[in-house]
Amino acid sequence: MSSQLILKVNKTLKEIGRRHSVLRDKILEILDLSDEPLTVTGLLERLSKSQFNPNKTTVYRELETLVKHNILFEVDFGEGKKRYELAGENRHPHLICNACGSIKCRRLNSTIESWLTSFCAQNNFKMSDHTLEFYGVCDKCC
Amino acid sequence: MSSQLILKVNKTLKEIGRRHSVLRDKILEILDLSDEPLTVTGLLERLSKSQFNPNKTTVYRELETLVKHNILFEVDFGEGKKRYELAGENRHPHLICNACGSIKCRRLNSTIESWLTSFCAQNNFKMSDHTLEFYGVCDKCC
DNA sequence: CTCGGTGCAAAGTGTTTGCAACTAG
DNA sequence: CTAGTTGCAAACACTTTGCACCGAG
Repeated sequence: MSSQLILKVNKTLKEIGRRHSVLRDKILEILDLSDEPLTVTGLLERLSKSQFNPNKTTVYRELETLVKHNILFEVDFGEGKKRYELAGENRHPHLICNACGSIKCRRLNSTIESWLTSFCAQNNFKMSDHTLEFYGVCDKCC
Repeated sequence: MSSQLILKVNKTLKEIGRRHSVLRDKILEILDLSDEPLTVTGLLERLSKSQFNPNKTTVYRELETLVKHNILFEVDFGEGKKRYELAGENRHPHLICNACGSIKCRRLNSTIESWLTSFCAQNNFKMSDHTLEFYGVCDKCC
């Protein structure tokens, strides 16, 4: 995350009465540098490499706050644990490799996005969120 | 599930060396009658109403077997627990209501199905499975 | 000072494992 | 008999809660 984006997030948080926290900055920075959504364990490992050793509970609470204010997305690939990634404008699909475990983020094009919207409209369903995930074998794993 | 379908599943299981089990029949029957994927807890409650009181572990193991042999699909709506439903030919999306908690199963049309396939192909990704879930407010909840 | 941030221990919830007894085929 | 089925207790993994202390603003 550019420091610019960190500033923006901190401004948002300040408006809702949150104080500045170095740990939060670091969490956001790590998630920004990561090319895939991280689990709490993965996040703790990376924090540790940066000489941050926060309590697990603290991290859970920080993530909860960030998700609640739409700064992070919580994603779930059926692994029995949650993953977290920076929230862009919209949800995006992931390509999850069953061989090497890699997770690649992809963008939805407007065609499919409008299809998803109209699909819900046809069902009289007011969609507020959706998930679309692909499981298989990535290009590198042949 | 029609008794016909139960027979078909039992035939499949017999071929791979599984014995007949009344509990398994009942699990399949309950999942067939349910209009939404069930959690282990939900399944146990319904079994109990039918005078079946199996150990939780037994149910977990039975579900594991049925999923492994593609008789059931495991679905995950990010609730922190798995749900199970009878496997049709293909995966299908669900409409999950945040207000009343209802879950409705929907079919994918061939247009979107082929889009999903070509999307993966474009990314050199050999898709073997996918999930597509919608969260929002259902028609009954306005 | 006040209230949010943090740590620690314990509890909660869903799931899996180890082991022994049971039983369908 | 043999190997799949079942039960029970315990272990596991992930997450949440309660309580006390710290510290930014």
